[in-house]
Amino acid sequence: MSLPHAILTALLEKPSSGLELTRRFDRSIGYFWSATHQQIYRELGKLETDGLIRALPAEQPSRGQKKSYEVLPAGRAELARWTAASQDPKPHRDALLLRLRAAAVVGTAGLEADLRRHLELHQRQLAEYREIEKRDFPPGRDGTEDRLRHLVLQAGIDLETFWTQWLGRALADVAALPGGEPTRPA
Amino acid sequence: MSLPHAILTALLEKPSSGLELTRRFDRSIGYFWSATHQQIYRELGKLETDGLIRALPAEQPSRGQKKSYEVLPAGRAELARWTAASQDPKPHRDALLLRLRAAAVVGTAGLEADLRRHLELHQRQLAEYREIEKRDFPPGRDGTEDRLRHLVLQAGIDLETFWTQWLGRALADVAALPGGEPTRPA
DNA sequence: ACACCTTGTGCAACTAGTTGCATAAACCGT
DNA sequence: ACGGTTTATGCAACTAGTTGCACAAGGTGT
Repeated sequence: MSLPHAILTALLEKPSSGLELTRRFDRSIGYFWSATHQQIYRELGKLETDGLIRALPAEQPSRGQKKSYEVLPAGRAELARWTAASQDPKPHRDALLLRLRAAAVVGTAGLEADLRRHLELHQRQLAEYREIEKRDFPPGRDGTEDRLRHLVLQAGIDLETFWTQWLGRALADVAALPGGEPTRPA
Repeated sequence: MSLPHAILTALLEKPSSGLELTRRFDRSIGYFWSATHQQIYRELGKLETDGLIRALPAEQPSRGQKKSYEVLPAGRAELARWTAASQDPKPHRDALLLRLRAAAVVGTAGLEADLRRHLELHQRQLAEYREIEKRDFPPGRDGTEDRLRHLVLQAGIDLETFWTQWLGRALADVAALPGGEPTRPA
């Protein structure tokens, strides 16, 4: 139940239309809580009927027109409640680690190329995060909002750093293995 | 679509009943692909009708009786195919990072305790991984199966190490902040 | 003026995962 | 022999997320 709260956060940062939200999810919030535009529109509808947000008055609220939303006091209260509430971490699921474990029984054939591809993806993501850091968090400023947001970005940077290092190691190991044959043939 | 493959991997490592699988998911595969017993039973049924696994013959296949499964050649082939196939990484979702970002707009009140709790959880998990490493991967042996499985465990260790460090830093930062008040009051 | 592309909003159907409960046998104390 | 706990299997309903498509308005080229 976090998507509504992701949207509330984004809207508090800046009132937006569905499409603007979608764009912002793609390059910011979506890094740790992704959502498609369909999800976002659906959720905006729910949040509006629940009285947590409202559409900003627009001239022609017809189809094909931008419709911006802002957070109402009830929405802010709900977000504060949710932020403070204790929550258990959800179990992670990582298909790549699973595949490596599978490869231990059925062989590593064909795996290497995809490991390399993942390595590149993570390298690219890491570079992007570093760009954002340089742009949005120059050495000087450290307001309390900035400090928290920087902390979040730092998590992203550290995670991508981990992945690139781990994938590098995994690739070296896989390359050093006998080959694609199962280690325990049927 | 990874649960069936997680199960196939587990069954190839060792044929098991539904409950045994559930237990093994809880302390091994589940670290990176968790599943409840309901999911597992449902999936075992599907895999059986699809001809990828079969129930090992048992005396009394009635309710309340253990029913073990083993992987058929078709199942092994499917797992090998899946392992080798290129897959895009699924977007992660991390509620804790989202909450931190929310806290930047609605304040950090109440957050600290839960950060501390998460830190402890990750420390405990890290300790458990280190135990497993000591037990299952002593310095000597390094068969190719072992090497791959060790790599997976290493990812777990490194990830938990990251989280404990990051949470430590986050706690320090949050504690140093003015208080629980919103940084940008309504 | 018409065809085409982009922007913006949205519904419907599907898939994967979660939660809550039901059932039955076996084992265990009294 | 009875009642409670553990082991073992499973169904049904729900929630969250994904995929595929539809539709309208506005701009752009011809």
